[in-house]
Amino acid sequence: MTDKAPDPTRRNERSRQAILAAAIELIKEVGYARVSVEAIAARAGVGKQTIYRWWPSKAAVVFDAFLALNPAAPGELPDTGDIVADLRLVLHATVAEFNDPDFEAAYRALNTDVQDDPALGERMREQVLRPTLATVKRRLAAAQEAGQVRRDVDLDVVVEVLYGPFYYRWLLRTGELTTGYADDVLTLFVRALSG
Amino acid sequence: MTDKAPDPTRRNERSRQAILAAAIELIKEVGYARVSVEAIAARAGVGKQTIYRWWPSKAAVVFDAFLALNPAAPGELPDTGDIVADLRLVLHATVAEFNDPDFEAAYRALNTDVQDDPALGERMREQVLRPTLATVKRRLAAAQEAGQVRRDVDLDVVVEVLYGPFYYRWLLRTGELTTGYADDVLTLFVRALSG
Amino acid sequence: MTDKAPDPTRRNERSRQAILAAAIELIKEVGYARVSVEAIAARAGVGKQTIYRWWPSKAAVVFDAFLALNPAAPGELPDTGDIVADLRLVLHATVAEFNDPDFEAAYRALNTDVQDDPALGERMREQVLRPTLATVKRRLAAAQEAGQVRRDVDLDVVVEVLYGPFYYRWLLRTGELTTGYADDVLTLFVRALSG
Amino acid sequence: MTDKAPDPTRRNERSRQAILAAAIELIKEVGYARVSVEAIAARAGVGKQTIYRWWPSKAAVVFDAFLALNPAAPGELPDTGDIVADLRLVLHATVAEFNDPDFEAAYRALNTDVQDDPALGERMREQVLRPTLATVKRRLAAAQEAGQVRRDVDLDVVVEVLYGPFYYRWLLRTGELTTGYADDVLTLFVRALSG
DNA sequence: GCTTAAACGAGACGGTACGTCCAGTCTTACT
DNA sequence: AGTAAGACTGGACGTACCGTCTCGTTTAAGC
Repeated sequence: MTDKAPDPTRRNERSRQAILAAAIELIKEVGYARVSVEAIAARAGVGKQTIYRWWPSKAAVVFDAFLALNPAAPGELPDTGDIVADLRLVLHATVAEFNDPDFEAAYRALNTDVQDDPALGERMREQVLRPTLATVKRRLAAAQEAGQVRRDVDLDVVVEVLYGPFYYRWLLRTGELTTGYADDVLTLFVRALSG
Repeated sequence: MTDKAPDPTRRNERSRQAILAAAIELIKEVGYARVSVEAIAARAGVGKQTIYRWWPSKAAVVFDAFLALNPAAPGELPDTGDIVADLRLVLHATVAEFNDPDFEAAYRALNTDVQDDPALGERMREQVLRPTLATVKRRLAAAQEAGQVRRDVDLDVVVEVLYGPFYYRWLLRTGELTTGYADDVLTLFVRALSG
Repeated sequence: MTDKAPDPTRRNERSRQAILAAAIELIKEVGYARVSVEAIAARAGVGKQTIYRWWPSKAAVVFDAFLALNPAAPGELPDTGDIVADLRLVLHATVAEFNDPDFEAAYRALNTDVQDDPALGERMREQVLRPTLATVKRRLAAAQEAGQVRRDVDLDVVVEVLYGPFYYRWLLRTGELTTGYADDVLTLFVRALSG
Repeated sequence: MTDKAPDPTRRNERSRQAILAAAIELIKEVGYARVSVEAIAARAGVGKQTIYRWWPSKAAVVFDAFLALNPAAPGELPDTGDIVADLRLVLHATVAEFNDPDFEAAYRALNTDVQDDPALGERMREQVLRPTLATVKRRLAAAQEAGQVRRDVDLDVVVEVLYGPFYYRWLLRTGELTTGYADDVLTLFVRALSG
């Protein structure tokens, strides 16, 4: 008694794109809480069943919509030899990303859903957070080798200490997420890791 | 055509308590996303209108339920003269709080709602985040006076840098929120502020 | 564990009327097969739940709509002493009724539903067919007493033999249901019962 | 722009049989109202398109399924010279037929559809009702010639008067369709036509 | 016997309606 | 006047089928 999974080779790519685009649009227009599967289907010109056939929930659609915006796996950070300059570069890029309307709409929605959907949370950590933090961690390890970063620190904690303030400000909206804020955080961060 | 505001002096305190308690219970039992106003009313033995009369939304009920669990405004941090020891005390208390099931249920629910309700977000920042961070900030200012903390830092950013990693780990569930984690974060934090 | 039956004293009579009227209208406009509960609710300006609260199915709504058109229980046939004249009167009335657009729409719908809903069939026989045939049967019994109708016949069969041809022609649409047809049937019928 | 009619010579007879058989089976199992084209296709091991290629609707499938059960056109009634005996024979055969589960399932379904499908109604009257009644009518005409049946009657009405009570009882389920009932009806019928 | 066009099984598609749940409002009877 | 109860309109849920539309894969006619 199998689960009657649909055949992915027969999937209509045009519909898939339309659904992901419609999801992002609607989140931006009316706010995630007021987006319904019905509205996404209508906007995408698609039957509801086509959504339910391929995604288990609205949250899963949003996750894929988010991934579609971030196609590039982060790969590797640049290594100019200057750890501060290199980190500043990523952080500024992160700030820009978080201020992009499409990214913001999708990622806020994702962060909401994650609160009530453990499976989605796991996917987000595996596919979004971990890869990003891992590249930063690798760059920091290289800096450690180069003697620019002290060795008595747990780099897993260190990367959370670096990104935590960004997510804090962005999720709790305690202020604007600016490059100035990034620089302030980075200054403190670097000092904590030096000598 | 007045707004027909209800008269708070005639409010039934027993009902109010039952509603807040029912809200917390249900969030713990079925998860916030599956809690309905109808279920809260039924569990509390209360008419739905009694909820809508006193709260504008389910989110507002949860906010009050959360406040009812945290009645004490934080007041002032102890000042033993040792800034590290004093901060360790608050952070350990914070960790304990975030691991309390009632607190956790209500606060996670609140953090979810905040994503789609700007007014609630403002209330949360004003009544929950700001008071807490303000006491830490005052203690840090005292430490600055005492020469234990460098003067070239923006204390508003500093407190976000301290709390950010906690919220990051708790909201994104990247790991357990332990006193060990608190100590690790604190060690880095203190070093960033020294000298 | 009771069935959570709604309280009929709190029922909104205006909604009930609107639903029954909308049902009849829609059947006439688009044909019974194309009438949906959703359309009835929309036409009546009513939530779907209000229909499902009070009726178990579309068929039950149609049954009530039909009853609302035929409020008068048939009571008693006239007895002028002339059984043929008296029967002609009822049959002509029946022909007129079956040719009334509202009656026809509702009664055809009812006769369709009855084919797949045994409970509804029972209600229809009890509340519609039986009362009508019973009055005719009583009039025939009186005629038997008066010696106008032979005694060696089963009057239950006799009334079916009288009405059968009408339903046959009407349900199977083998021809117009006219007073002429009624008179032809009656002539044969009377001869079968005489002497 | 031709109509792209399929080529009947290439039709798969095995599929056709499987579809008609599946239709009858499903009607018997779950009731006509709950039979879907999808279910027929699945049961018959056939693609949905194969049904839609050859039949315009579920009703048309059922009609063909019904015809497949009644392959023999009625031909001619026996003429033993005794009109009553000859009619009794046909009526008893009719009663037996209406009590056959396959026939009943298919014919009830057909009678339901006929209520909302004028074209199907026409086909049913032409191919089912008319041929049957025509043979009875011819036998009655012969009896008229032989002086066994009075001449001042419209034989078209007469045959409806004979069959009406059967359909009435069967469609409205006012009682069992038995040979006893047939005999009662026949007794009345014959008397109406004599002398 | 090989080619090729059709019918075929399978099933995804855009839709409509189902019957249920809940939101937020309104009404009634009780305290 | 506030309350418990619960009916109301409305809208979204997730499911079942509709009838249409591809997809390969038989299969049978005509070369």
